[in-house]
Amino acid sequence: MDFTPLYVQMARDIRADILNGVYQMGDAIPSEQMLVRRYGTTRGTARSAIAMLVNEGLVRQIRGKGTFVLLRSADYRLHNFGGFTDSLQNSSQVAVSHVVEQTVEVVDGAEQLRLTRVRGISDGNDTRFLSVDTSLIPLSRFPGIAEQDFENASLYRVFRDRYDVHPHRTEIELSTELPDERILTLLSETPGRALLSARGRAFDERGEEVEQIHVIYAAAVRFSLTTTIQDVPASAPAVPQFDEAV
Amino acid sequence: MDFTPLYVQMARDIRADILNGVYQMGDAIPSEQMLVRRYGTTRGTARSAIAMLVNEGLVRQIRGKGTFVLLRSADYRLHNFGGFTDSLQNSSQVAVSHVVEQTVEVVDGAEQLRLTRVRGISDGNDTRFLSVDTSLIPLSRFPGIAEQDFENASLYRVFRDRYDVHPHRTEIELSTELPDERILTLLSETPGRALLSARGRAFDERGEEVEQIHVIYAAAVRFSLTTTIQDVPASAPAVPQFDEAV
DNA sequence: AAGTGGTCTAGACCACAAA
DNA sequence: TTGTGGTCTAGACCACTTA
Repeated sequence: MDFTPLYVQMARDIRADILNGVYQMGDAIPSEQMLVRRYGTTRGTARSAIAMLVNEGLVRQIRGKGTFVLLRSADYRLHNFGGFTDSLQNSSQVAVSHVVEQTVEVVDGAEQLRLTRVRGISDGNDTRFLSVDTSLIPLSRFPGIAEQDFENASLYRVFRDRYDVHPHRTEIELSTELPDERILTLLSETPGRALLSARGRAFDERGEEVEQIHVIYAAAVRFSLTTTIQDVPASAPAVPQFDEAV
Repeated sequence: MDFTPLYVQMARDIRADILNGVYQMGDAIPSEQMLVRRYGTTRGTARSAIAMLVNEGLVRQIRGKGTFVLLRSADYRLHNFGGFTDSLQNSSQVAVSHVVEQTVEVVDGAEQLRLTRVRGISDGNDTRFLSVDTSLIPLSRFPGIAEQDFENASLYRVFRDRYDVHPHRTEIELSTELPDERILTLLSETPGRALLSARGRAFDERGEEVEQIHVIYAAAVRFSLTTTIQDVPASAPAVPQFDEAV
């Protein structure tokens, strides 16, 4: 049995349709009344589902018109986002990853594996560490993962090969962060300099959380991305991009 | 008359009490039943009020125990590089934009309009400036744009309506930046704190550069994005996302 | 006029925590 | 057992948009 609340299931369904392109940027998702009929529920529940998507920034509701997709996900090309394999300059460089912490602790009332790794690029002689990644992984979802050797296996490879879990979506929040002593040492940074950090969560296809993520990037990391802007017709809801109505 | 929805008023009252220290970090705010009695309303309305505070990260609800103050300073969430218009929390808030610099200078051997604006959110009484945007726009491409009034027209709207130029793609690089004196003043930030900044360029459909962009965000701005992960077959090259082959 | 979302009421039953 | 928050029902009236 699935004891997931109905409104969560509804939000999950709609979210999947958005991420899979069924409803695209600027499209209207089904109206509240449509959802009420489709799921045989009441309007309050349908609104709860939509409220989740609004808070995720995936849709926007406009009175009298409908609920419209805001996602620009397919338009993103993220470079250097977590993986340094892409940024290797020549064949003598390899991506490296070392485990610095692998412990089990109770977070939010559930046992979690805390896995901290330092990652970077090596060219044989020199190793330049570029990020410190901390993951929280629920043991209930991944039994036995606490004993896994992550020096020689990537986390997502273990997810896929050993648990048949396929991370599909991440929600990430970017901010600046003053590194603590440990991070400072690991990344060989100078004190007092704020670094770019990303915090977020990863979800599988069913929308279940599989990992909490925290990455701190060395100052040397160039964090670049490309976006494309849809030209919206005048009648459609405005979708500003570094710009907006005054 | 105050036509503000009751749940917004309730949230405003509780928020004020939190920010004024009536309820401090870890304290319980009044229970839903208490609020129902105090405001003479129903539980759904009380829950709507609390939901606002939950989404702002100000409180956390725990079943069986109560609703507790988390006290993070109120923040402003930007989703997928949208503008502040998207992040407005209620109908009393409006996005504001003021020109602080509009000069012509020669950059890279060509005359460019340097347009600096400070932007943010206003709720009538209070205005919170959240970013300083500097654009460099080539006069050769946009003759006469130096005299344009940008207090009352968005840059991209002018591009579209007056020049039929449709920005289509941006290349952005994120980093941290120590704000200078002017930025510090405009954003009311405290010295010594690094801010998130984005630098990049915008291109039209033909791939011609139409704008250089530099945005510095206030510390209160939280930058959220959603990404999807392509699940690659074992033989294909890895497309890492917060993870990679070791 | 019909359809959309925004607000609100007045209940119900449930799971969980603390006394 | 009492109080807390979590979910859900079944309506109501409203403001706004579009036809």
